[in-house]
Amino acid sequence: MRSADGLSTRQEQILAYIRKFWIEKGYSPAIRDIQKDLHISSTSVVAYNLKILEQKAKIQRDDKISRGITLPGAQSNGTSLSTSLHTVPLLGVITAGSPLPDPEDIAAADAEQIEIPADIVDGEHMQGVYALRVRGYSMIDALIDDGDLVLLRYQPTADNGQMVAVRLLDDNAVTLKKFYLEGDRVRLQPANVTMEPIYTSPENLQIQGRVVGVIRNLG
Amino acid sequence: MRSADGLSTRQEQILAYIRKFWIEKGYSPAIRDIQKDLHISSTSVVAYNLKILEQKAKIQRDDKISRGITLPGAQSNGTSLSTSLHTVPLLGVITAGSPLPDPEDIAAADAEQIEIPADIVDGEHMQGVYALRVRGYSMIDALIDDGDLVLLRYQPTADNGQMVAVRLLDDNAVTLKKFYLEGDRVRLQPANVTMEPIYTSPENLQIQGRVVGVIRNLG
DNA sequence: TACTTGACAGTACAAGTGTTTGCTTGATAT
DNA sequence: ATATCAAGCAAACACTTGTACTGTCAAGTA
Repeated sequence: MRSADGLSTRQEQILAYIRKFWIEKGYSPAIRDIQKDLHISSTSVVAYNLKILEQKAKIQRDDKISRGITLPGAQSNGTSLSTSLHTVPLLGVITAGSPLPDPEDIAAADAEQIEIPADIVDGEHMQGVYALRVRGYSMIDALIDDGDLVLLRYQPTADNGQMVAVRLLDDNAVTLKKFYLEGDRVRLQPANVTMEPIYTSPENLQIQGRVVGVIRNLG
Repeated sequence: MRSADGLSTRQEQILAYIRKFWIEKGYSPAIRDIQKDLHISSTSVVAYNLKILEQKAKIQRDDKISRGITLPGAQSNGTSLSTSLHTVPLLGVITAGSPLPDPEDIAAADAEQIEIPADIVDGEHMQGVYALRVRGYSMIDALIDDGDLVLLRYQPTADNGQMVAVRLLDDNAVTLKKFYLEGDRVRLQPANVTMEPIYTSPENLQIQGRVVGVIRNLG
């Protein structure tokens, strides 16, 4: 069984797993992580398929480096004719509403590369830019609709009022909210007057990126 | 020496190094990476300071995991080739009162070309697609903000409720509105409760295209 | 049949990497 | 002076993890 990319089912699985793992944990899986969670009998099978994935430029690896798998991401397009085009990975779905304790959703979405206009993101800061598809209406007042594609850029901290994707460690859930540090707690504010904010401690959350763009298809 | 965060110079160095490493490589440094590059004599010193950094919530670590340091909210990146690309001309700004080039000028050489994600517009219907920069808040309730880029596909007619760019011949002005044919007159409805619709005759207006996408830069 | 080739299994090894233990040093307080 | 503690040092230790090697097996293919 081969996909459109010429990847075997197993390779697709591995690729999806790496992306999922990466979003959940913040670092890449080891070969044995892949092996165990995908119930593959041998590390060599994983290594074998990783090699193929690397040849097909689906992943990048640094030799001998533990957890050194990196996902293809932002890079300016080499086409000279086009002034500027960037590709970023579409890493999954983010619930804008109540955080869904269901990271499976992230893996479920077919990870793919999408292209974005150059002017939506400063070309010098393409590092760590990725996309998520929004589900829910909690950011409706921020003009982000259900089904919109949000572009995020990795950012270790957030300033008050910034719209960020945050992972709540307690719930192991990712959600899209506006960030406000209030004393020793954090308020995660939906942009929807009918919804209540979430309060949590700074230690309980991991900022996964800040929204730098929105793309909507009304086709 | 202590910084405002109560971190020692060495801790600041380590933190900066981790961030830099992460941006450059896409994964976190090992303790020995930090040790060598910062010329620290022992891994235990690094471990000691990492422990403090973790206590102060500057970093997060997963026990026993190689390169398992995460900054609050880490995402990776990499590189890949892009496959498809669509370019559309950015024909100008759409605001009440400003003229807009005819759609025939879409291929005009002097128009600024922008590139759009392949998935925002069906590739088979790229003909006659162009972009306009929105000025003003008349479509705010349709989640289109001032400064957004709207993608339009040329079409000479419209169905009720579609969002279109129309030229009012009387005023020689182009505006972005929702289209409703009501008997023998046309209602052009802004998506903003504070604004009144425009009524005009079908003869007085020329439909310039229909909105098929929205792109917003929040960078 | 005999020879390839892709895909996978099992195992072992070596390198990568986090952790621990014991030992200084210097500053500060008792 | 004596105790205490933060900070650093050095080496060893043990776990983690990438890689290599040897086989198996089914599906082509000359």
